[in-house]
Amino acid sequence: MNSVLVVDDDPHIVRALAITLKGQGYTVTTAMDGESALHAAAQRPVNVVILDLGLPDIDGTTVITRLREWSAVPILVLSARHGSGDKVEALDAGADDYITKPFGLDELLARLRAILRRSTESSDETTTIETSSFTVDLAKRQITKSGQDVRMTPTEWNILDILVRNPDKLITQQQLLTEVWGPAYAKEANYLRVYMAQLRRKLEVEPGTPRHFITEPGMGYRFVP
Amino acid sequence: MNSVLVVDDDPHIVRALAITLKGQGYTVTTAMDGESALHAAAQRPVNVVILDLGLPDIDGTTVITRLREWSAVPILVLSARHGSGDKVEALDAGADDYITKPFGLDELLARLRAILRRSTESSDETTTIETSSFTVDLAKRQITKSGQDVRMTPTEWNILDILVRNPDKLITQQQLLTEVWGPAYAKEANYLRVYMAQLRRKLEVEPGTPRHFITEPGMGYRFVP
DNA sequence: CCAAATCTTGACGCGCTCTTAACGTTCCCC
DNA sequence: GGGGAACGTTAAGAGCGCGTCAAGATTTGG
Repeated sequence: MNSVLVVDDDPHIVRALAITLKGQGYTVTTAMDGESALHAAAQRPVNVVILDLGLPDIDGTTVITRLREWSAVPILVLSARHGSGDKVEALDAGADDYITKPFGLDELLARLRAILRRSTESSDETTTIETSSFTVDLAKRQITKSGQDVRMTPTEWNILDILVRNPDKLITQQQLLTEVWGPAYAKEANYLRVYMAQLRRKLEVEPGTPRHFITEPGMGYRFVP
Repeated sequence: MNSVLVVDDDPHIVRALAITLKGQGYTVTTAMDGESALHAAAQRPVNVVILDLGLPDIDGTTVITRLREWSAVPILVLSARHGSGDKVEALDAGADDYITKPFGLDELLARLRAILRRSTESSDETTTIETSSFTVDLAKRQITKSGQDVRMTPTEWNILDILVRNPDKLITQQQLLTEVWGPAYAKEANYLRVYMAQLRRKLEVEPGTPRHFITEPGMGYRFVP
């Protein structure tokens, strides 16, 4: 199920979009201004953001820029302005598409499908990752270790999810912290140490000498199947 | 360098687009109808296709569908028709964006940049550098030497990163020092000597007579693959 | 409203990395 | 051939980052 964050200061538009999108099977969260939009995006990751440029608090382009500092989520911009300058500015700031009001709902939905199609095809569809000591089913959110199911807390799962989706790749501490706790926690490396210890205790055969969750001192962590 | 395939039956538009795109640094190939467009796309892979819907031989949506049977290349559609039905049809067939004529050139270029940004960030952009004795994977932050992984400290990695991203190019000591340690350390050439020795000990076959990390006396260092 | 689970926060010891200095070597210029 | 500058090498102390544990705060679930 795809999740959408709708950002607009006009309650009517928000409501209309939310109803339409839910009717299409999307999960919808909403925000009325830039600050709460950024907060919402950090709080719960979404598959796509629909963003109105004319927000009461922050300039729309600034919202895009600040979102792009830590997230690669696709952004579809709505705007009442037809000027090409605004379009260029928003697109170059990191937006993926731009529709001018008034727009047709069917066009919006089609562009949404186009964006989501591309963003989901690039992410791997392999849902199960196996190692010598445990198995992770990303779709079912299920972990098995020597026949036994292993329970994970939400935070534990978030970390595991990121690491396992990027096998052999070094994930920096900043990446993990911003993706799991939000950009404000980018320096709280303590949290990582605590939770990496938890993950190892639950998944590694020998938590003291980890074989799958490798620490790269000073840099971050790496998952090796 | 990014390559673009421009497909339109109007010679003026093709010519104008080709000139503009080449001016922006793109490599441009052109086609005047659907069949030759499909042929050209198969002949030489491109990074993005700009496709006019009103072609003389095949319907534009059909071109998209047939292209999508084997290629995931991003498609930007141009069309004179403003009807939302056409847009939905083209986007659902597999197009990534849709602009109606007449369009602003700066908007077209901005949308092109947006499409390319997304497509290049998902596909790994030649992130591996190979030499006769070791391999560096910049995305994974992984170094392999004769089958064995080589660990690097943060400082070591920073230096290696800069050198490897600029093959054959001379990097001055000041550049390295300011980028790794900060501008205040621009005169601490000692640090460089210590860390270059570390890099060579870890990566060179014969650290005494380096073949990849060359010292340019009085100037700086050079990485030669 | 209570209990359990989960998250946050702080403290401590250990190992590794960075820094720094001293010494040996090479190369170039006089 | 001699002197000096730049570079390479090595080693040791200081400091930081990591793993670990535990207790308080917060949220969740019944």
